[in-house]
Amino acid sequence: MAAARVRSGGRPTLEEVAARAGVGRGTASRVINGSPRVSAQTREAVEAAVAELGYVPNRAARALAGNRTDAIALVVPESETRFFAEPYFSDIVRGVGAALADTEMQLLLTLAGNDRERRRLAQYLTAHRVDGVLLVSVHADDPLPDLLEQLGMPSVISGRRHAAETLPSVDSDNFEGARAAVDHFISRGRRTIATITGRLDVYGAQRRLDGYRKAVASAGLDPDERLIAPADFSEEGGARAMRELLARRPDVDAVFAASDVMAAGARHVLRESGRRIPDDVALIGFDDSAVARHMDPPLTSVRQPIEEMGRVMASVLLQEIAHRSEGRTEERPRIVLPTELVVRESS
Amino acid sequence: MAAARVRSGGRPTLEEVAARAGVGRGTASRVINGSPRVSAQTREAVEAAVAELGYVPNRAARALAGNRTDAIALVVPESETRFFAEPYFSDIVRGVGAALADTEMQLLLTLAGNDRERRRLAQYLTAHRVDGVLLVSVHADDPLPDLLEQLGMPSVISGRRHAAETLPSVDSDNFEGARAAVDHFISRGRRTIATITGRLDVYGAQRRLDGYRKAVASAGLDPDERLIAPADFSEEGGARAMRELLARRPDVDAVFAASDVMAAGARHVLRESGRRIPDDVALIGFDDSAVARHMDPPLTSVRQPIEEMGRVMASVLLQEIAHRSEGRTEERPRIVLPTELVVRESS
DNA sequence: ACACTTCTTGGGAGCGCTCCCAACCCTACG
DNA sequence: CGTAGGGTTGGGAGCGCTCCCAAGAAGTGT
Repeated sequence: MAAARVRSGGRPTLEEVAARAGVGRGTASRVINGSPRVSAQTREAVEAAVAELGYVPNRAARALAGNRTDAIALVVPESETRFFAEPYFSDIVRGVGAALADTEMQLLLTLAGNDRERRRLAQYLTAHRVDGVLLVSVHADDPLPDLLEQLGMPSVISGRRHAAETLPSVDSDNFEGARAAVDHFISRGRRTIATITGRLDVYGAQRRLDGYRKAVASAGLDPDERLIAPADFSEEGGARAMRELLARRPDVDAVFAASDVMAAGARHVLRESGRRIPDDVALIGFDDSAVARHMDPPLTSVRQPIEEMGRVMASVLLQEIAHRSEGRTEERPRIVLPTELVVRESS
Repeated sequence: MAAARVRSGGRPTLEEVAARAGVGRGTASRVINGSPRVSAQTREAVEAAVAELGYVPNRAARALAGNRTDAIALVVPESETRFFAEPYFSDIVRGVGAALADTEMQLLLTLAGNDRERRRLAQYLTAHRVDGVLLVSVHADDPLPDLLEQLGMPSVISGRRHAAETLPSVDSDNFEGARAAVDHFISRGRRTIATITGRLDVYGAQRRLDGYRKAVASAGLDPDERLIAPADFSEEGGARAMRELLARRPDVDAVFAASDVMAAGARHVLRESGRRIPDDVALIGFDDSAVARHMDPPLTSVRQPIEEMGRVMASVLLQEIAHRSEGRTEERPRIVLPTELVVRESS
């Protein structure tokens, strides 16, 4: 074995596999890449040679000759700290990883929290070091998506930047999630239902508000604008919004917060004001994060299928890449995954 | 610009840069790789051409020609869940990232929690898809380190597998950390000092126990073996060990737990038994994790410089890789970073 | 002025693979 | 029996780069 290794000068090459199988290089390549234009007999011979030699294709050579990299990037415009802190990302990574598990595709995790990293990243992508890009947690004014589109780089975005998103996207059903939350309040007899919104320049936050409005209107409730308090997804913002709400409509009996973290802020203020949850005011959040489960009382929340979003994003991207190289184009799938209301004690 | 791009058929190549600068391909290559054997004048011309053309070297071609990949792997033998849950890993990643920041080196994060992933990983590494490997959180019986050594793959391990670690390693000073904890107890008048150990087949856990023993002996205290309770780094294990300790030596007045999580378990049991912390029993943990800061009372703990460990590991690995390709070898650095006692209310 | 160095430089060879064309085989059909 | 057409096959060309050798330029000592 050692001798053979020395003789062949290291790892076996395609050429060696071909020689061993008694075929030409081209044929061996065809077998390894699963081309159908090979006879069964030849295929077997090559496969045997591959097994005996323990052949593994040289990635660099493949990339160079085939003008691809077999790698995709998951671009996260956050610092390491946030990346590790938010369970959202770990779920996405898990989903993406699952979708890629039996693929040759390699996942590159690229965090770009500061400007320096973002510049490096842009260079990376323009240099075509990956075959495609998964974009998560994109801010509305991020130039990256447009850059990618311009470059013709296959990309998939989680969520959307706006209603007319041009990139293929995978989103959860924010509208229906919000509506379900409000309907749940209504079915339990709540009548003065307020909402605390996220930053409305984030499309998802807008949709949650739309869902709230729709549900309120459908139920024939009073669509009082004073029941809508804008915030910014932060705990402090949630608290502030809740205070406004209480000042404007002290008779509020239910609050739908567009994130669990904001719900936590709201809870704090409600407690301070002497109101009991859910007896006096019912509360629902969004995300179904760890925060929701550990809140006191446990928070009813709208769950997004984040891991599945990761899985779907990856498979959409793989398709995009395949289509692109086949010349096909212009499909731009937009996938919306269902959300689910997880009922706990707060409502 | 667009016309030029079309004419050159895509991204500029080295050849094009060379032509533009009026030099040969070899010379251009030398400039780009920072070889000193180039005249200042030529260097400038090439650098100008690079800037004008926006040249970025093709990684695949480099890898193929140079027989390297410019990538290293951080191998974590854990599932995504644990990887994201433990702040340890995020600190390591941050440190490694910092050390690699102004390098061309790319970091590949490879989680290998289950057997399937481990097999894929082994294949990956044998196929020389990376220039080097960083190993963290290695279990004592993991075959990977030996495999890597056999392959001659540059590697650095965090911690050690045993006293006679053969791989280059970066560890924190577990011995001194433990000793400092116990000395702190002693300086505050504690006399019946117990310890809850981690899994003793983990070298670091063994060293912490050694440090405890040494400190106890140096102080001339009674080295009662009943004051040593083995556990497994888990919260439940810490609780169990604490119960044993209390049963054997109800007069214990200080406990050094070899991890914060075990300290949390111990705290629980101490409370149940009606003992106050630190009044009746003082408590110290290890890791200085978030758990320590948020415990009630805040836990005194031995801090390991984890981010720095990551940084050092990366730079040691880069050196190993450089040495390897220069033919130099056999240095096997073993670096031990100092730990630090962070005193809070529990002691 | 001549023989040597030392410094620079150009470009051939080759890394391992995919793409693709031409050659080959066999079968089917007129 | 000749030929067209389909299925297979071999291997040349070339991807963009690094390595390295040989050759030219410039400088040194005698």
